[in-house]
Amino acid sequence: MRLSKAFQPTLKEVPAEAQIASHRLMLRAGLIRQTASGIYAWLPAGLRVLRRIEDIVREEQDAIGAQELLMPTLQSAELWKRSGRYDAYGPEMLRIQDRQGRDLLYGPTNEEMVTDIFGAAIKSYKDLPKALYHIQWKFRDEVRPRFGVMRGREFLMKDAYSFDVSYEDAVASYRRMMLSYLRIFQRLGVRAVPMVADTGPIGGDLSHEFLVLAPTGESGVFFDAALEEQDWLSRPVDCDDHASLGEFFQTVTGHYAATDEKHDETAWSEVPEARRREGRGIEVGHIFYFGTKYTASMGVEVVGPDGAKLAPHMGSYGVGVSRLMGAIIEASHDEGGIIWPDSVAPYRAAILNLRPGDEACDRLCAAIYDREPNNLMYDDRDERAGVKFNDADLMGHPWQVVVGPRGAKNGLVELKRRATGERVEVTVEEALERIGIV
RNA sequence: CGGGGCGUGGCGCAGCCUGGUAGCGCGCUUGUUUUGGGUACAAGAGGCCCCCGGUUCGAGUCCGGGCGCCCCGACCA
Repeated sequence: MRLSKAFQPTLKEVPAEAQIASHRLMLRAGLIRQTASGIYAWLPAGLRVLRRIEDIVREEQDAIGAQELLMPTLQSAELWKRSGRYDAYGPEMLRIQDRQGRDLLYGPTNEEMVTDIFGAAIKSYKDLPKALYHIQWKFRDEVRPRFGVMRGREFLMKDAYSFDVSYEDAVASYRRMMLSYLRIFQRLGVRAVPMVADTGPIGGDLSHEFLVLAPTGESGVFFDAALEEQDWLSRPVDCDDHASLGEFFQTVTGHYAATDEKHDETAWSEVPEARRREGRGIEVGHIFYFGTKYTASMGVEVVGPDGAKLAPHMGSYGVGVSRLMGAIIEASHDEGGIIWPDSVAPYRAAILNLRPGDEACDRLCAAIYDREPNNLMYDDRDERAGVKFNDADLMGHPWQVVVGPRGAKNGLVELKRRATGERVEVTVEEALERIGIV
């Protein structure tokens, strides 16, 4: 993309309404604009990041056998009356009526709908297990939206639902999902630590929330350093083998981790002092096992091996996709702006032409840009060098290729790594190679 | 939902107390200048001062009502 043609409105001054770094930077870098309290429009660069996060989530969900579908944002109230949640959900649910006076709601989550869809199609234990997920906009009429996309009223969530014949199988599904989540967050370039969470009225001990470590997090967190040292991407786990999943689960739950709400001083004191980590975290994922709560209440059954009907055991698993963008920025920025991890950056690199019109500069820039125009942001604007440096830092491209007349006449460009500030003078070919364009 | 605050060119703000021609910085346009970290000068464009009503000769300013937004707390991907 040529910046001179892009819709990338950056702000020099800090918008008054934004309090935390990620919100300020998302507005300043031209990723989002607010349209109403807690509701945001995603501008082109912001949308690109959203898509990249989604892609990683998809790959990792598909990898454990979950299948993507897409359920609507509007749901019939009838569905929720069947589970009993229509009355229970409260004022956070946005309720509307259509022209016939039928009650509808703008979905805050999809347990009822997915259970209904599942139940209408699956009738035998032989078809289990199944895991379905979708990435869809959710609406919750929050009492107090704040911090930009971190607590919006409309937000993008990946929600998955698992169906199993037995408790044991459901536990295996839960563990697969936990592994998938740990891999997702690691690939997104953030440290997310799983912590035991309240299961609410459902009971049981199978609920974990995943918190990204960031100083502006809403919850205090305490955990064993062993949890952030794990490399989940290289850890071999056989997702079809209950024993392998159990072993994996043991390494997660065998280490202390809790939010301030669940913090236990006694257990904490048993963690070796050198491994104790305290900080703040942003909740970006939450997984639950809740048994037959919805299948039973909604009358969804399959025929078991003995011919008797049984209600499948379910779990639900959420990732806050739009919130993650805020969380990633909270965890990765500096005075100058955003520092995108390579995996989610809207563009792989920015090319800064310090002297558009200079033959050598234009030629070298084109030599790079033409290789992958869709994934590079070419700053060809007629602006001062300082403006381009500042905007590139603000937008957080992982690499900056600085092309100025000084080096260009010798065929050299300057490659800057945003995260470290490290700069090296290299040839075009070398720059391409380092950026990862072959 | 309780408490606090704000609404004035695109953005950040002053003006309101004490009513009398709507201002500043940034941004934008044109020209000159500068050319490796938000250059400088000049000339311009751009405003139902959130909305409705009231008081007044006269309201951005005072009064009443509404709407919107932000912050702090109790709740949540």
